[in-house]
Amino acid sequence: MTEKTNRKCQIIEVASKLFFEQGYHATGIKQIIEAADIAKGTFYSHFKSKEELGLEWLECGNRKWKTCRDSFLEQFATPKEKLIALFDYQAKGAEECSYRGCAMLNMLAETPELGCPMRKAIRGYKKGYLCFIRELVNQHLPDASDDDREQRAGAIYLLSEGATVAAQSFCKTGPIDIAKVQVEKILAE
Amino acid sequence: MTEKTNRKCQIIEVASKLFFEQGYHATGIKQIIEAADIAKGTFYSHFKSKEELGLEWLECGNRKWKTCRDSFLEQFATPKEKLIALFDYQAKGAEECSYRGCAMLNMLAETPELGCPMRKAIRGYKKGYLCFIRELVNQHLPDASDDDREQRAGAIYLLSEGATVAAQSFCKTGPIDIAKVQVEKILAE
Amino acid sequence: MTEKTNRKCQIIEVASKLFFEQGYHATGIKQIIEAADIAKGTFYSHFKSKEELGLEWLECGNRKWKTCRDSFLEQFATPKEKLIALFDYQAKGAEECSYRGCAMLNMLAETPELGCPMRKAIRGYKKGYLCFIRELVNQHLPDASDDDREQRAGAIYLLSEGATVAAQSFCKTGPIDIAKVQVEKILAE
Amino acid sequence: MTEKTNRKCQIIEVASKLFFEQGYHATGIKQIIEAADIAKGTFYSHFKSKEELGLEWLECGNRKWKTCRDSFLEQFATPKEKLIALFDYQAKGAEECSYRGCAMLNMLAETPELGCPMRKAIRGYKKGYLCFIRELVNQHLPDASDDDREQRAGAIYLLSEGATVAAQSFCKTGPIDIAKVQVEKILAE
DNA sequence: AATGAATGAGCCTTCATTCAT
DNA sequence: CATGAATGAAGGCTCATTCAT
Repeated sequence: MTEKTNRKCQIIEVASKLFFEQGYHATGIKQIIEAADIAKGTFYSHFKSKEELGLEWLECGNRKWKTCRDSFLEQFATPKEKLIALFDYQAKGAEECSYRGCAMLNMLAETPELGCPMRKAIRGYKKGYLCFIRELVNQHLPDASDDDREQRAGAIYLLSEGATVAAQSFCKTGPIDIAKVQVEKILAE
Repeated sequence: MTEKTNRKCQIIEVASKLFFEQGYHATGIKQIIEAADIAKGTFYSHFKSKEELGLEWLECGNRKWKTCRDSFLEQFATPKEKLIALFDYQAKGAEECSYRGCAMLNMLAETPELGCPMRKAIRGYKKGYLCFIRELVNQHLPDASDDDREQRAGAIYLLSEGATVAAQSFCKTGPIDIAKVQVEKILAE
Repeated sequence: MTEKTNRKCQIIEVASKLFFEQGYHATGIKQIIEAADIAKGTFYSHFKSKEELGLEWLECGNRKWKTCRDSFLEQFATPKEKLIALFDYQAKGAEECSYRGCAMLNMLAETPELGCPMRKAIRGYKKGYLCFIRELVNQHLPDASDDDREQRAGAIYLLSEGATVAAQSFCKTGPIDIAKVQVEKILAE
Repeated sequence: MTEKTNRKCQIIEVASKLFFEQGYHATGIKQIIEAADIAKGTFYSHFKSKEELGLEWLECGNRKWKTCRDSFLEQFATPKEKLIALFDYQAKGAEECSYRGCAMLNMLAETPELGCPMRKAIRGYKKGYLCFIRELVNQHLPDASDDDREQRAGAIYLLSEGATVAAQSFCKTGPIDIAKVQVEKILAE
């Protein structure tokens, strides 16, 4: 929380907004520094390159998203309720960001090189999300077989991802409602 | 089928490969005309702009994808079998394109403006895909209620989209297998 | 001599002046295009990169220099006279260019990477100059041993190069006069 | 010999290596301070500007070069032997620095402005080198005429400079051997 | 002394598009 | 229809230097 950290965070915040709203490639350094009201050299004293900023954006965004999500889910008591409420949280987010989708999936689309740092990072974050769902499923069905739980967790994860991009495609939360209903079925069986 | 059409198609074909492999923004007109071995002016006599080429790419790509898909599904007799085989087809495609995902979802990520032609087009193609699934579900469950069928079709659609982006995220077909198993359950109930 | 050639040549001419007067690194593309009164894109439609222009500059400069030199030496009858007059030509050039030295040696100083295209090119041009001197020496002393002729040609070449950089160092033609006198001795023996 | 002096010398040493290896313009302040492991401000508390560092580099380099040279020549008894051995010293240096040439001549190439401090300094150092040669020639030929001695000294100086840039051009010591042989002739007559 | 964040002009290069031929 | 030269704004990034701490 030193001053240096603050300035860097401010740049990340400004860039996050622009990257998310316009896309990574479509957002230029010039636009970022103008929005952050700093000089070009200042930017490059904080970040080695645009890619580094991109990576920090994703990491920072993931951290914040998890914090908000967990905070939202605190009001729900059981794992089952939490898993279902996850889709309410998703619907809320989709609306709030004008159906811009998921920052990571969007970045994935702009990043074709298979082994690059960006894709590695995204894979890590997505794996983390899957684990989060798996853990809740495990808590909800402690006596089910591993395979069964893995299948259910995977399906819920896929419904969540599918709902994200479908909401983005159609600019409405309808798909997320469908996903929520399906998740209720998956957890009821 | 005139010469003009052939030439235009050739450009679209070349551009399709590049757009899909590298992304829309990351692919320049220069690269396209060099790969197609034509002059700049020739390109602009066939396409008003890069965006127009992008739109034709999506349309052409969607048409081809549907043709291939339907051809692949012909070998399966029942709607249920077709719906399940759809995920085998998806897995094959994911591997073949090195997990580059869906051209339309990728384009969506690069296209933030809500009402632009690109997004309208993508919405149309995605709606078409959902309809295709809905129709098969209707055939499979002619006696189910509208709501029930709509829910099942929607869930299958979401699993398909989710499997696409998950396979892209993790560079493996595992998520598609999960989706396939889940679809079998949805159609068995 | 098409229009295209003319335009490219014009750029090379403008750049030659600037590169020679200011140095290669110290001359920016912006300055070149402003002096040539063309747009940036135009420049890059003629040259792949600044380095390519640099290479063409050296090649073009070498060609022109040889032409002028040979034209100047035509008035002299014997190989010996030509070799001596070479230093008058050099003195004239040194004065005319305000003792800026040799474009190639200057470029060499700005190009440390041993195997790069620039150094290869420069080595070729310098080898050509040495050969030119050697041939005249051979004509002058047809009966001398190979070793002897090689030594004399080499020494004359070194005196020429030394005179160039010394004139550049001291901003006067004195060193070239010294070299000329020494060459006369070398050829008289 | 205070701490300050040491720190300054350390910067000069680090910069010397980089300037010589990469060229003056091609070496940035950032690279120098990183290699010297100091802060930007520290650099500018020791040097008014990059140019000042450049000037100190040349001066320091000249001083060191003379010391090494004189130390090397101590083992030789007569002025004639010293003058000839000078070219062995030169060959050794050319090899050791990967044929990067003479720091001063390289700097000259990057410094077109005729009256600037850098050129004045270089002129001084080169004049010093010529004087050093002249003195040895005078000792070797105390009875020759002034003109004769001046011509011989000048020729040896030119052969030395020519050998330097030729070795740099061709990345071999051959030219220095040629120069040495020629110097032997000049001193034998 | 020493620090390193900040500056903003400048670097080389690519962009999508136009238009005279 | 086809050509490819021309445009100039924008791309990501580095430069030498200053200055408050």
